[in-house]
Amino acid sequence: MSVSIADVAKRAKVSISTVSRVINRRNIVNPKTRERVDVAIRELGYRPNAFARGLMLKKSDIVGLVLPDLHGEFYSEIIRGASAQARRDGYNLVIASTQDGDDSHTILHAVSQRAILDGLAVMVSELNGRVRDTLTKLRLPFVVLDDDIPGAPHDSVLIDQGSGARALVRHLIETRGARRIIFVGGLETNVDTIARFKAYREELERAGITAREQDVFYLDYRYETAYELARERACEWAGPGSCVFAANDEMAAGIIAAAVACRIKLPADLGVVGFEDTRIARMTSPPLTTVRVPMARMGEEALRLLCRRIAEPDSPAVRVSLEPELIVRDSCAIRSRE
Amino acid sequence: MSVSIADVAKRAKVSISTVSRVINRRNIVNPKTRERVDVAIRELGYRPNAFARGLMLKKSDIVGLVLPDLHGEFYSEIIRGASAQARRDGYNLVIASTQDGDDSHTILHAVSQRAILDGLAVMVSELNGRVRDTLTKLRLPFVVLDDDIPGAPHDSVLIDQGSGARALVRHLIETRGARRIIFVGGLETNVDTIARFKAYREELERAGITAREQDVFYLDYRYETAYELARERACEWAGPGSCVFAANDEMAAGIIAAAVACRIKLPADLGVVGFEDTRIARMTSPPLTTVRVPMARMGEEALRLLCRRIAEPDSPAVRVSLEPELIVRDSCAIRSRE
DNA sequence: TTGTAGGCGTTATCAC
DNA sequence: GTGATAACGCCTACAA
Repeated sequence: MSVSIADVAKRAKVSISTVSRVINRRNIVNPKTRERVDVAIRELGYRPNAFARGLMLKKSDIVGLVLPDLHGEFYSEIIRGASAQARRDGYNLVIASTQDGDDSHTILHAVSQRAILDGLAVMVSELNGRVRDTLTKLRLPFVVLDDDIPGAPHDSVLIDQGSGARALVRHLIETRGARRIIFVGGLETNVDTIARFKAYREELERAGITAREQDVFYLDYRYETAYELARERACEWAGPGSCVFAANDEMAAGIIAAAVACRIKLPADLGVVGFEDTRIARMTSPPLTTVRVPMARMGEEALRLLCRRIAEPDSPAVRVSLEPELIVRDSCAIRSRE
Repeated sequence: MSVSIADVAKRAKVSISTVSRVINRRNIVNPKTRERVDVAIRELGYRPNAFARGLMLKKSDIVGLVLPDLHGEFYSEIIRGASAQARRDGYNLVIASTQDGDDSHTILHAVSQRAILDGLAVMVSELNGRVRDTLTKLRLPFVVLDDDIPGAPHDSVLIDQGSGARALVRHLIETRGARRIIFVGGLETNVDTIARFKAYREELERAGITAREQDVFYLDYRYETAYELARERACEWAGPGSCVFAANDEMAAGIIAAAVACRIKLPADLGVVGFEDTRIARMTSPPLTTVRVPMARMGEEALRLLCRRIAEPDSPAVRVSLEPELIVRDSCAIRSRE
């Protein structure tokens, strides 16, 4: 039914091996016969069977990207970066994510059983020993995203959360002259929130500001909950030296909206900063000062690393750390008193 | 190096075919030998070679999803829906998108050459004859997203833009009592914009309202440009019977922000509605009345159709049309005068 | 119920 | 420069 290399060979009146040669190393075959073969290929609409090919070459040119979730701009951008880099390296990209309660193992198995992967880029919410175990058992080149295990024997790419958060808090204190900074994080167990909070606390100490416990809140990264919180507290927060450090842009947007609803003047009476620099950071009024997290870059670097490891399996493990960038807009303008 | 079926056979002291049987049709083999084989498989950590398997079965359990772009919530949600459904059907999902100037053909070829796909779900910006041509030449089961060609010989899933837009405009006119509706679209050539504009115009006529040419604008779906436009025009637009119909939420958000900046009272003096019901629709003040476009559903349905077609290649072509849903929030509240 | 043998479509290793 | 032929790892008649 499907046209095979033998059909081409017959039509071009050459042997199978010659056809194979013009496909893989066309320069070592006589131009005239090569031409004949090319014609035959075109006429028959021949396309090499990838299975047979893979069987010989032990290579599928497919790599996988496993994510803990597919909701929101964060993952979407990682996919975008990864997809672009995969294509540049000549690979196709399989996307998978844990969903509806199944855990990382399930998805790792599902993906690697069914698919024919040359490698795997993995980001999981909890990269515990067990996950890393199944990962190595797969005997597949792999790289880990956004999980910092110093000295780990595998490639990893991560974002220096601390550096970004520190720059942000320093900006608040030094440029804005903030003396009181309210921290609104995501879940208390979230790794990003933890990293950002740590930096927040350190910078506060460095500046000799005492961090008050009642100024720290843990929510869920969502606009609505942040809005509600701020609706209740904003009046108490407001003051010339006050700022809110929200652990992501969406919550920052909620806080801004609530503050406006409370007739608080932004940024004069309350500064607000976010984190991530997602699309909405440009859509708040005033536009949001935030930290740009290179999400697409992360996907890109992960794939670059992965493809390199596939090519050179024994090269030493690499750890790429991406620097976030402070983006100053208007939600936390210049210090209110000189 | 890698453990093959022969190794398992040797270890279990059975023939290769027996091992193959316990893998594929375990019930037809004696429980005792089956047990022996199972043990051997586990001890050796054997996993069938997917290439060899595919070579026989002519099946990879991988399907592809080709998108015109990977930016933004729209595509991200499609991927999410598609990914979930693929997994439910036992398939892995390869994602690819056109990028940096290359066209649909390039990506279609790249994907189908390298990968080993059982089928393809395709969404392209311009599904002209040429694309459909290469698509059929691939001799792959495929389904088309968001491109309405009545009577086309392939499966397709699309969103009934017109129905959503009509419901929205009718809401504006009947509930709000709008007498003047400003239309702010994306690019004039964009299919979605065209469909939404058509519905807009029809409903206006039906209500006996004359559509004024100077009330129709074509932008680019972005917040910033919509903001600028509204910054200039909002004062002129404002009025008790006035509404703005933005062709997506992001532009609607821009218009709201600009109107607020112009000290126009929303929704009293100007109603604003969007389209898509993305995340930002809940983040504007006031929250946006809009039309929910079932993006994830689209990805999901596309994959459902695709997998069905792979299973039954000769079933008649199906055309699934998804209904958007009017979401009433506050950006265009009840009619201002009774 | 189990084993033997042929074939799936390639690429690689030889000879010629 | 070209042509046989043996892998690659698996599935499936067919025979036992």
